[in-house]
Amino acid sequence: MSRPSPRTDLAHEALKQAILEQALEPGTKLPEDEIGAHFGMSRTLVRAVLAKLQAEGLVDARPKRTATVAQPTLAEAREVFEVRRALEIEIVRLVIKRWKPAFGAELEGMLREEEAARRRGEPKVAGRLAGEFHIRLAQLTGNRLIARYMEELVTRCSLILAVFGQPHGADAGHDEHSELVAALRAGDADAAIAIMDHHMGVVEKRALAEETPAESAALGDVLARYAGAIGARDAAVPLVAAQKRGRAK
Amino acid sequence: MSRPSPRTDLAHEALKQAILEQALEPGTKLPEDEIGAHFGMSRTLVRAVLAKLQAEGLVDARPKRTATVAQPTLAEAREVFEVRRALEIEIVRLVIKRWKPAFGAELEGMLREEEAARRRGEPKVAGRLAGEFHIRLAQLTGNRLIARYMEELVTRCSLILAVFGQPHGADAGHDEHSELVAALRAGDADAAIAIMDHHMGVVEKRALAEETPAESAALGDVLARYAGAIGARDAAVPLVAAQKRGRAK
DNA sequence: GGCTGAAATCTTGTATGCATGAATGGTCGC
DNA sequence: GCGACCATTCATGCATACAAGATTTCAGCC
Repeated sequence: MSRPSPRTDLAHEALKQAILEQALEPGTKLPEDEIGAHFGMSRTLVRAVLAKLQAEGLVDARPKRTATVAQPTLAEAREVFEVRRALEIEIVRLVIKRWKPAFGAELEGMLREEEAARRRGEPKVAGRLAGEFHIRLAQLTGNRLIARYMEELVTRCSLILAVFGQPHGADAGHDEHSELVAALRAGDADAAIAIMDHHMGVVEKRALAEETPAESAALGDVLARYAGAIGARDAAVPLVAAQKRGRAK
Repeated sequence: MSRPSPRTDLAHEALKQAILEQALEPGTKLPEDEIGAHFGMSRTLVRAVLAKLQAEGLVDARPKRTATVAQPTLAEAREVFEVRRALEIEIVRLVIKRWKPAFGAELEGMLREEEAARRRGEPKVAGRLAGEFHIRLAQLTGNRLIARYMEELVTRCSLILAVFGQPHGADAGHDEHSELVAALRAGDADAAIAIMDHHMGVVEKRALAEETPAESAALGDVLARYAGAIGARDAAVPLVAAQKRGRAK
């Protein structure tokens, strides 16, 4: 197939980041032509990229319809968390089983970075690093397949958090990461599993237990910001306007 | 994307079956042209099919190289089983949690079919049905994602069994399926988990604890069957000859 | 006789074109 | 003034063409 063509990978990463940071809102249309023009590649390659993103759950694509940024449903979100929790627990077991002291150092290094980003007031960066912590943990099992699955799950969770979660929801229970590493170091499987299980519960609750739907919140924001400037709206926020149309459909 | 074009799906299913039944040996080249000609479709669609098969782990594809039927390594095989075991156990938990009496009837129906096939002396069919039992079980969790993962895992296990396993390895521990359903019906999570865990151990052992590498066994078969007809070999078994070349690389 | 190297051949990587099916905007009727 | 219908526009499904990179073959040489 078309593994690591630089252009293709670039487009894939760019779209992924844009989706996760909600620079592209859920429901935004992703026409092949336009993307191709932007990245300087033909629709053939764009299609491959979109297919991959669809497989990762970041893009919704139905036949004969323009692909859109995925809008995870609450049900899907729960499913993702359910699988993730199970796999995370297994990962903890496996990492302890194959533990090496160097792991502890590396993980703690990651935690320090994350903490630094948080203190710097960059919650998005901190959230991304938190995700990478979990992915790295999965890689430490030495099981490539489980790592691949976890990568997909963490990515989807990020989108879910962005869609459903409260602002700064990614901060949830980041202390537990430290506790987890301590338990791993100590080789205390039961404790580590309990921490991970609880951690997943916290993250899921923050992600899904929302009172205000993200949608209406965003709408409210927009209206508040543009109230009184009705005439200028189209010019001021063309992207958002386009997105609303795409989403409504 | 290109979801359910009938031709595409047909080709995908056909290749999948051919690979799992080892009508196409691991290492066999899969040139886009040839496949396209066979199924009456262009390389564009073949590419999509091959990409999907690659994602499922049934096809190896490196850039600029002809795709081949996957040759799982022992290490990969272990990884697959490791993930599968963890997920299967979680599936048992979830199915019990969401149990409905109708589930029992359906699962027992599947077991009867499987048993019938076995008695009819069709181990391949029985093996396929055994796989479908596990997939169905995953679907009964109501979690689509976990079902998708399990589908991939069962498929890959089938290939692994075909490559590494002894003949009839798929028969392994099929009684345990009945015991499992009984435990599920009874709502006995601990028992069901224990049975599933043990079952996975049995299947894995049968699949991987092989004394004779499948490769040399196959070679032996061929030689035995064609001994003395050296000159005629290329004509008699062109496919196999081609495969050997492809595999050696 | 086996090995090195280059031509010939086979395949894939990618772009593009045409046909077909959706989405949109405008108009007509109520 | 509002809603349904139709033409236009747009975007995708798929095939094909061409360029570039592998692979194989064959010849010449050590």
